[in-house]
Amino acid sequence: MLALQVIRERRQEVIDRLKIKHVDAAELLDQIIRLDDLRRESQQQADELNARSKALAKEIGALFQSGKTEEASRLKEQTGDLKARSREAEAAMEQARRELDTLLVQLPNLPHSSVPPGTTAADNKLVHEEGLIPGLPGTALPHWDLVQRYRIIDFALGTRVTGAGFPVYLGKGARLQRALVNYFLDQALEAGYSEVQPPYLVNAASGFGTGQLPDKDGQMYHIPEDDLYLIPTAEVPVTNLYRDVILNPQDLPIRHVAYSACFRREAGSWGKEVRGLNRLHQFDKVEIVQITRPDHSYAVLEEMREYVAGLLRKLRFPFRIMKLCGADISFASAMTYDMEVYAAAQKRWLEVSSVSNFESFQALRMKLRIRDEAGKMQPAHTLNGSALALPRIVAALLENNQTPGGIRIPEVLVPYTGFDLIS
RNA sequence: GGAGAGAUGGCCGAGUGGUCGAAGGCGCACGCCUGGAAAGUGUGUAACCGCCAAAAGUGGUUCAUGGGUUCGAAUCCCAUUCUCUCCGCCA
Repeated sequence: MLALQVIRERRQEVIDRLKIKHVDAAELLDQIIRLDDLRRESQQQADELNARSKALAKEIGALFQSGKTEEASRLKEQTGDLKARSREAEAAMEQARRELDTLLVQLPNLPHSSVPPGTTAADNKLVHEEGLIPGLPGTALPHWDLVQRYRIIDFALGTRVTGAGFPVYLGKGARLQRALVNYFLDQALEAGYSEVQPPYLVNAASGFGTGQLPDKDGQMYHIPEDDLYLIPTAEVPVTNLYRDVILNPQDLPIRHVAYSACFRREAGSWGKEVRGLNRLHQFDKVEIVQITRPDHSYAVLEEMREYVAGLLRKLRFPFRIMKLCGADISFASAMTYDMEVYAAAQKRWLEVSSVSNFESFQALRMKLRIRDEAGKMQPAHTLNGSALALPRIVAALLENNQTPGGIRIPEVLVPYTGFDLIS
């Protein structure tokens, strides 16, 4: 959510910045400002009427207590009209506020001034690339064939039990999952993140706080009976740990890491590019979340990006970092880096992490504030990143490390898997 | 799932119709005291929304949430949510 003050005082700048995200906000902003004017006007009326009612009630009370009942009764007659008018003003104020809120939450976050313009993902800017792309023989197999050959992941079984997009991990495939999760958690712990195990179902207020609701509700699984949502990422429950919280400067930065299963409906995004592990309805992910002072968030974004790059380096992946352009950046984000690894058999770059700074966008939605040294309130900044999402890491790991004798496990993982070869 | 009790400020806790945004305590901040500290002592200590260029000031809202009764509600009534206790069920 954008601050009303920003909308009112820097209307043209907001319009210009949102154009980078291909959103024409001019009309919406005008409606918002008009509703805010209306809200203020109604509030002034209501405040004044309430002040009079309160004064009158006090007077009547005093009269009753001194026994002047008939005088009190006379004053009482005035209250009815006052009350009716105050109710009217309050109702008008409430309605304006509600309408204002529904419009406010439709506005995306402003992209950072360094976000490149662009119309498709092809306009994302390459900011870093490292590692050697392995040359595989012509007999190299994509991961969906490898997992069958070594019987480590079974998509058909998942289809029987649940449906498409819910694979079953078997034997060394299951152990590899567990090893990756533990490795990622341990790495984050070492880097100073504190571990959290969040709920996998969240209420609507949480979905709203991080920006999934109201507009992206079709992407989350919803349980109508209890009005709960399956989390699409641990970002949602972990960031919402701090909903309605006022932090002191010495609490910051807050750094959390959480493993969770993630659930995504992925409505309307199936095609041949999403075979095998490339896109799933349920997958595992380790997520890092930070809450910072506003003036630190971009330094922290770089730090998080470097942390994720370090993981990819240790796992010996060829990878690249893309700075997302206006067309590809998400609704809530001000700046996002995507981390992609090269899957040598598919000959494709696969996104395995997305690291974002939301600035105050989520904090304003969830009333996450900092009371600074001078006692002033300001919204915190929130950031998060995948560190890492498993399925595409597994896909690239299997493809890149295949040999005639089996799939070699990266050295750093061997203490976690307990084996160094899948054969 | 059944029965009962409860929800008050950062925390504990008083408050059953009026002058209560709320006693008292703890915590915290600042001052005094001290060589320094502790103890003692004094003062202060919520958020949100208006008005005002802003500060000061000032009006309003908020005692779980939403409604209701009343001139007036933390206090009475109803609904919802959550917590606790007992019973049932259960990994």
